[in-house]
Amino acid sequence: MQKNRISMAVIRRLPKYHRYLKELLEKDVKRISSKELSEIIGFTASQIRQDLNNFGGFGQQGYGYNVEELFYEIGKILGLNRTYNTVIIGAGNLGQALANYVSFEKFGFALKGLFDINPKMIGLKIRDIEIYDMDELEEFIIKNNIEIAYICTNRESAQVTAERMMDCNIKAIWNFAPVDIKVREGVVVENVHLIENLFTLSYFLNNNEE
Amino acid sequence: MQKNRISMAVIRRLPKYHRYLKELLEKDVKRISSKELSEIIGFTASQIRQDLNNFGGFGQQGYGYNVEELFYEIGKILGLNRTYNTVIIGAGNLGQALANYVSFEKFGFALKGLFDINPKMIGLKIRDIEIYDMDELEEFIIKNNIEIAYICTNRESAQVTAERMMDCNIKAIWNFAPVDIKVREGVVVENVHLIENLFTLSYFLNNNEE
DNA sequence: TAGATTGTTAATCGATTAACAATC
DNA sequence: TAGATTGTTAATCGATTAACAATC
Repeated sequence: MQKNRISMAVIRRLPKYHRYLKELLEKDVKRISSKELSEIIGFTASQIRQDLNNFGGFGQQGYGYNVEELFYEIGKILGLNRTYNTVIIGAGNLGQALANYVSFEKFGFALKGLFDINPKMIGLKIRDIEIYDMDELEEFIIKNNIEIAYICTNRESAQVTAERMMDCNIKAIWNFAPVDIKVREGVVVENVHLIENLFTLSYFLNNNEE
Repeated sequence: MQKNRISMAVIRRLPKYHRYLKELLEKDVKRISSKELSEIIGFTASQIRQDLNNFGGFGQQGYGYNVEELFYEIGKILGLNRTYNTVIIGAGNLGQALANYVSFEKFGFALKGLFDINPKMIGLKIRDIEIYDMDELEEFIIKNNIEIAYICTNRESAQVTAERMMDCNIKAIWNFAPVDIKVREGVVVENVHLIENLFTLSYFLNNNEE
């Protein structure tokens, strides 16, 4: 699909382009130059042009970029032109919070079920989405064609649950447990460690010499 | 305090060292070489030694690093040797989830209050911590010596709330609203955009060649 | 056409890795 | 002492920035 291998740094900037372009679109901005975009997004104009040209020439000399087209193209690169079936493992506070994130749904990530081991939670619903017993996990994943799982369990259960889901050919794991999930070839993972962010903030709070 | 300027890349790896060292400590491991640590953490031994030497020579030739000492030193660098008073703005799903993260408390981030505009929520408590009216924000921050605020509002309210708190000399903002908060000189910010993570995951789910 | 701005190559900068002398 | 492993310098690699010809 794309020429060479795109660097991680570029990929991680794409969602930010996507978000800012969406805002521009909402403000009815029709076109934008790399220089203008640079001023609102905070990357250099040169970097913006380099980033975009990894995926093709979306701009036009003398004109700039069409906001709507660029927004659409970046969405497509990110895989937002289709839908994904997802589940949440662990219906505690964080699991429930994620289940209520309607913006995930809007972008095509359709939550099909939550899973928990706590008998008191099983059968309850969040936004019409049921909480199931962990015993039903494998069957549910296969039956509902689940591609992505958000892991919101404790540290101990995270890897074993991931293994169970990989046995059912889950394709992606979004992990919030405080451990780095190891995945098999062909499976992708994003480990989100909120506390690492908080610690970084704490570092800069204490080392804020300019 | 430290010699030169430490790069962002190094700072962002520190919390990961901290986490893995804590695990080693719990397993009663007394010492570790950069090579051994490399194998469990996934950075090169060379990088580990380079990273650590930004802050001082914590190791010993022929021996390696003392796990307990290194854990303590990295904690100190991250500012975990003292406590911080914090508040949460927005007591919705995410705000409540963060309020229930006991691990933040354990590392010294003491939640003093939540704030919301919804009259139905005001006065309620989460883990003994009260939800206050946004009208009381300024007074509370000053009176309780709040240094860090977690912003869990919607996109529209995030920046204005940040301004109000910066007027009260808040020092750090941990923002979860889908916008990049702009801060004044002397104030630090971490913008956490969960959806950017999900989009990155989606990208790799679709571009997982080889 | 003239002006603007891209796409792309080249230059620079910074971060990672390799190598090895110092030393426990 | 001999072996192991750090701290640190030098080499390499990769990412960002600058420059400019191409072209709308």
